[in-house]
Parts: sequence; structure tokens; C-alpha cells
Amino acid sequence: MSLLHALSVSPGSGEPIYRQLMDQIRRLAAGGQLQPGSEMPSVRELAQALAVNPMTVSKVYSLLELEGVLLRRRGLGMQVADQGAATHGQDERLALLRGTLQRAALEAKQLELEPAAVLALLQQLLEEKP
Amino acid sequence: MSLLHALSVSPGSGEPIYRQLMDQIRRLAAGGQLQPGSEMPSVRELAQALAVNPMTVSKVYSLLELEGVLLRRRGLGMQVADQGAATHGQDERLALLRGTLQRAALEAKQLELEPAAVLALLQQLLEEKP
Amino acid sequence: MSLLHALSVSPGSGEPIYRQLMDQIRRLAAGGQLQPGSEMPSVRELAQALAVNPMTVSKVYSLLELEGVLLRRRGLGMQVADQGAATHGQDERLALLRGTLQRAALEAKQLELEPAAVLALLQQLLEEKP
Amino acid sequence: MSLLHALSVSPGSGEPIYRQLMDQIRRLAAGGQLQPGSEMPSVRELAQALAVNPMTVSKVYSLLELEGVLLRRRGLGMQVADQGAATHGQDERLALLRGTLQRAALEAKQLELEPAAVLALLQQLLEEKP
DNA sequence: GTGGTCTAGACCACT
DNA sequence: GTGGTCTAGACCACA
Repeated sequence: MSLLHALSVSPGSGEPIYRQLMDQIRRLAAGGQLQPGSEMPSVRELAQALAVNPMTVSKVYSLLELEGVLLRRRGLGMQVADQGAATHGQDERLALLRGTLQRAALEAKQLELEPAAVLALLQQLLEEKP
Repeated sequence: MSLLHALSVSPGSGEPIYRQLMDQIRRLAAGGQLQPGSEMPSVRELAQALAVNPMTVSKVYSLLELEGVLLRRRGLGMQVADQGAATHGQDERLALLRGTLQRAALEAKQLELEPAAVLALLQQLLEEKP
Repeated sequence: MSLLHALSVSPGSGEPIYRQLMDQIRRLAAGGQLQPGSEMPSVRELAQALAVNPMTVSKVYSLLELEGVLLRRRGLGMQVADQGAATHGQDERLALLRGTLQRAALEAKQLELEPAAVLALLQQLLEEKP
Repeated sequence: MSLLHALSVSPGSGEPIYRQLMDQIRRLAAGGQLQPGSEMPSVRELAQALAVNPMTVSKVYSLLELEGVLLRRRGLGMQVADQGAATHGQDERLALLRGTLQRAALEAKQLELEPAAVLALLQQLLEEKP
């Protein structure tokens, strides 16, 4: 159940819903908050909880299965794959964040901001409770 | 003229060309690299320099005019609006980056990364030459 | 369906088609004739009904979304936004007309017309069937 | 000189500058505030006062000459034509306002406003000092 | 099915 | 010269 609350989508964002969901699940798995072998909510259940079209959730599950993050077990639903989860070391997980940070760095340079100010703001945001 | 070289688009990226351009111009204006009152390249000129359809550039200019970043002077061309540019102080510019950093922080938390490691990576990226 | 008949454009008028459409939709929404949450005709459908290029309709929808009058539901279509429609009271709707009336008043003064004559003409025009 | 202050243009408005000017001069002439035979400011003078391109003013004068509102007297500048000015009766002047009022009436209907409220607002605007 | 984006090319209005 | 508008037609992404 806690998974249902950990996941959320913003339909207003420019980012496609299916991609928002994939990214979140991928990160939760890499971060260890989704244990290998644990069961994912059913397509219908997750779709309803997020007020999203079931086909969208289904697409997410299928793509994550292709990636090896999830495992489809016939008649049982999806579960988190062994290699999909927390086996990731700190470096691997950091690599998953690199793209986002690169974008932030680019924007900061274009805004001609002091690195120190940027780092201070990020630190503050990292310390906030989720 | 240097503006023509400061702007660039990657047609291959998933992000629409017009949005890439808008973001760049918006940030260049906020960062003060585009002085208020200075003239923007003509639609045709910029379109040719970027190897892009003039309508795409025109769309960018129109939307930025709606936002108040650019000013249309009929029959003469576009110029950077007074309130569109470098009046922004460091704090205001930092605020423009907040959204991106918030997203990075959220992702870092989901990946259960150490704040120190995240900050170190960002610092490294900020120091790289553009 | 009735919406398709409520909307119309005159391509011959000097006013751009997309602007004619925007104005009409904006006013229909403010006047309550377009209920919040109700679905707009699809781009292709409206384009065909008006004998207009789909891109023109698409532009209208995009700009009205920026204004907050319409809401984009990805893959599903556009609907009238909650705050875009009939929550407007008589006073707010009157405010939307103020600019036009101000212009009329200015012109009347420049023509040195008697207020009574102007009001009589407007009253007559208001009573005509649309 | 008072003419220079009676005329004004808003470059930000959607309406073309040359049309704004033409309409204003036409109305001032019809309303009698521009007496037949009186001299118009020179192109250069008016252009400077309005911060507008001289070619634009020149276009305005030429078009109004075609309409018979102004008269070009070689070496002397433009002056208001006899038939261009206050010979207009109240009915003719009212007719010049009809288009604007028709537009206002259309908008009022689309906004579903009470005629009485619209008339009251216009009356108030007509009574304000210019 | 939906809207979004881009192209190529034409024509118009304004200064 | 400038930007604005529209068309026709293509392709893509999303639900």
C-alpha cells in the first residue's frame, strides 16, 4: 500500500505520464525502497489510485519488464526483479542522477549563478523531509 | 551576431525545438547576457543560422512576447524587453533554478543517495567548461 | 455538437481566424455557455466544421490553454477549465466588456456626440436578435 | 499644438499605428475639433511628437487625402478639407460610431450581460472627463 | 482516437 | 526590410 502513496503523477507537467511513472519506479527499485521479489500493485489498482488510464500503467509495466526491472509472473502479477533492485552500488545510483544534475548545471551557467549559491540551495533541498 | 552562435538546437533531442530555443533565450535574458533593449536576430536570419523553419522561430518569438521577455516593434523586429532581462538579481535568478534543483533533490532521495555525494557531483559539473 | 454551430469565422475579415476563434471561445466560457469540464470538439472536427486548417485550431487551443481557459488532457482532448468558465459573476463579465466600451466612449467624445444618442443606439443594438 | 496632444498611439495595441492615427483624425474632423482650413502639423513634427516613423505619418496623410478629409497644398503642408470637417450632422457622426457599438453589443450578448448593466457602464464612461 | 511539432511555401500587413 | 498568418501534408507521442 505504501507504494501507492509513494507514486504520484502530475498530469499538468510536460513530461508524459508513463515516463514519470517509469522513472519513479526505476529509482525506487534502485534505491532499495522496492525490495526484489516484492509484488507490484495490479494494473487496475495502480491506475485507479493514480487516476490514470489502465493502458498507461500497463505500458509502464511492459517497458519496465523489457528493461529487467520488473518480472511478469503469469497469474500472479508483476514483482520486482532481483537484478532490478538494491543491488545497485552508490556509484551506479549516482550515475542515474547524472543527467538531471547536468541539466541543472547547464541552466545554472546560463543564469550566470555562483556555484556556491547553487550548491547551497541544493543542499537545503536535500535536507528537507520528503 | 554572437547571439547567433550562443543559440543552438539539437533536433534529435526529444525536446521540441521551439521549447529549446525559448528556454535558452529566457535564461540568457535573465542572466544578463541579453541586454534589455538589444535587438534579436530577425526570424529569417535565426532560422537560417539554426537550419530550422522560420515558422518555428516565429513561434518562439511570439510566445516569448506573450511572456513579456521580448518586445515586438512592428515592421522593425523584436528586441529584449526591459523587464525581461538583467534587472534580475542573484536571488531571482536562483529562484528560476529552484524547480530543476527540487526535481534533482527528489530523485536523489528516491535513489537514497548521500547528500555529500550528490553535491560533489554537481560541483564537478558546475566547474566544467561549457 | 451545438458548439460547432455556435462558433463561426469570417476568413474575409481583417481579424486573424485564430483570434476570432479565441475571442469567441473565451467569451462563451465566461458567459457560462461553455460549462467547466465540458469537452471541446477535437481539433480535426472543429477544423473541418469551420473549413479551416487544423493547425489554426490547434493554435487556438494551445493559446487558450496558456491563458487557463482550456485544459489539455493528453491523448483525450481538450476540456473547459474550471476557472475558465461560468464562475464569473455579472461584475466580472462586465469588466471583460469594459475595454470595448471605453473605446466606444472615447470615439463618441471625439465625434462630439450626445451621450443620449449614443446610448439609444447601443440599446437598439443590444435588443436585436443575434 | 493642441492637436499634437489630442493625438496618441499605443504601439502595443494590436491595431496598426497608421490606422489608429487615421481613425482619430477622421473623428476629430467629423466632430468639429479640427476646423476646415486649419493646418495639420508637418509629417516630421507629428512623427517626432508621437515617436513614430515619419513614413507612417506620411502614409496616414496620403490616405486621408484620398478620402477627402485632408487637402495637400504644395509648399504649404496639409490642411483640413472643407468637406472633411464639421459639416457632418449628428446622424452621420453617429453612423461612424455604429461599427464599434455593434462589436460591443455582440460581445455583451456572448457574455450574457443584462442590457441595463451595459448601458449603465457606458453612460458612466461617457460622463467621465476625457 | 487525441493533440503536438515541423516543413515548405505562399501571401499579407506594417514600417 | 520586418513579423504574422494560413495552408497542405507529414510524422510523432500519448492514452
